[in-house]
Amino acid sequence: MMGIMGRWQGGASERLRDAALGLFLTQGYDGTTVAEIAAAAGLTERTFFRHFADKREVLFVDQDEFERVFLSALPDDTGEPMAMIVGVLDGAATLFPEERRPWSRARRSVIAANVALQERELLKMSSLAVALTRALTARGVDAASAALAAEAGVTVFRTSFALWVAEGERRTFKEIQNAVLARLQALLVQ
Amino acid sequence: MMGIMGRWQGGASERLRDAALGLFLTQGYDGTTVAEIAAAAGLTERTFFRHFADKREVLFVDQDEFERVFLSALPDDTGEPMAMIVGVLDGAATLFPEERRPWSRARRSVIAANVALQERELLKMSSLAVALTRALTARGVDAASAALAAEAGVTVFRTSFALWVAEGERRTFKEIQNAVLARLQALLVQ
DNA sequence: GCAGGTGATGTCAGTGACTGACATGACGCT
DNA sequence: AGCGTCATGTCAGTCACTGACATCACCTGC
Repeated sequence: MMGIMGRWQGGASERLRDAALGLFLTQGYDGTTVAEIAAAAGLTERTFFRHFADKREVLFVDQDEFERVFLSALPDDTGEPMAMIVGVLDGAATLFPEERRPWSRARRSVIAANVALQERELLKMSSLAVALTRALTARGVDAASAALAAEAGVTVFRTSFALWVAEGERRTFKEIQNAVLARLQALLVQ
Repeated sequence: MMGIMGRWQGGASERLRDAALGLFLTQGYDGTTVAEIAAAAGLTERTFFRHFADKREVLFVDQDEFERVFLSALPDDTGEPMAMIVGVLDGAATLFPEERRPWSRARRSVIAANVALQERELLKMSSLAVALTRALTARGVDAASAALAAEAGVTVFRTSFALWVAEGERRTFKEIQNAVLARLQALLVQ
């Protein structure tokens, strides 16, 4: 078999990720030590840190996947910056089907309860904006417009996501995102 | 004398803040321990943590002051959300006179060299957006519009600040900010 | 002045995140 | 069977951060 697996069972990263989320949900983030997570996954603390740069990162591995999908949704043809961002947002909407909503809500509850985790989430959003900015400038958009368009796009995405995971919300991610974008445009025109 | 002073010399917070910035500039953030900072200020590590919640916070005490000024610049009369945000931005511009630019650049260089510090800066910006959102909703703006207007305002501010501290930049903060706001509006209208 | 209160600081012991160095054991290849 | 590779285990160490308690300057009431 492939050498990517763990010493005995394989899938060490996934086991650590699942164990961490479970413990965070029951004991809270601060009430859980890395040693506990590792033990729950049948591994040692040192191995945890070989898979994740730090304790927080175990909740954000998917986020890096998002960034790739976001960028791949960026159309190759150069057009108006904001039109390209809208294309990216449409692509991003496919990342959040209805089935994912419960899991996103659980994750959200853990992050909402801890400032350090919110900090990390902001960093991921920021790095997404930076990547988008780079991609836009690579397509000929001037630096200032690229940065603003990227920031606006991330703002729309983040706001939409917050609404999507809110209790009682029933609209699809795409519907929410379209409404949020329209509202932002209306606000700025006035 | 007032009991706010340190055991012997007084001004413990300021001494710690200055010692920290100096050491960070010469040795880098990671290369400086809290014990070193405290010793340079003639204090102990424990006292450092009585003045600052954590090592990073020593670079962000002013940021909390910003938040107060931002909010105080918010006009009392209710109007269009974005018009109120523009009022806040005009008030914020007074916080960055020309004399402050060199100091801001030094600080910026420390933060730019360390991801953990960028994370904290993002958190401060986010908490500013949250505070603005609350202030807008308290003035009758609906939640979604308030959040978007606040986010847009913070984006304009942050982008403007980045340009203002860039090497070679000569325009005033206010000039830059007006240009950035106009460009964001133009981008979204298209 | 003198005793007591207050607030900032010092001291000390401890926890937990994170790291470097080295050992070990499973697996694939030859 | 022998060998190299790679994930993991082990161990020692640093450093951020915290709780508990002692100390010392200063202020207040008497």
